Amino acid sequence: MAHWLFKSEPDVFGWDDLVAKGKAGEEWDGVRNYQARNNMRAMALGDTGFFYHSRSGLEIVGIAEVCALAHPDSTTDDERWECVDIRAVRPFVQPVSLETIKSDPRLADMVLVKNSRLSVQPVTDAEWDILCGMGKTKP
DNA sequence: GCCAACGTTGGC
DNA sequence: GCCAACGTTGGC
Repeated sequence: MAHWLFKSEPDVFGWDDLVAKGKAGEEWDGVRNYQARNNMRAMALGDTGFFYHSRSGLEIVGIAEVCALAHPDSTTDDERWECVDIRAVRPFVQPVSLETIKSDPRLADMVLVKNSRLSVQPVTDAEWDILCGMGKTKP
């Protein structure tokens, strides 16, 4: 299973909103970036990803999982854009801030650090394990 | 709220 | 196919 990271502004759609959606999850629509779309196309059912609060918060707050494969984005007629559905799995006991991530040399190559503008990004197995440890949450 | 960094668009 | 102009994102 591959690992990912989903970014969202908590003022628009935060972790609590995803939790409120329950098992059905939420269509991760509105992505209008090819790299992010390609990442979603590559996702498998059951793949897990961190849920990160951008703009305000700036921390990983929980783990989500892919519950629907890439399909046309219902918010547009433009057939270029696709998205997956994700649902909340469990929160981080201890949220991990961007500051903490940046200060750890083992995480220096994370896309989050290198390309802060990509909203859906891959996470390596090593990064996944380190961050789950920091979050005091099982992978 | 500002602005740097990045991605996209469109004229040439 | 280059690149200037523009729009958006997200850290600060």
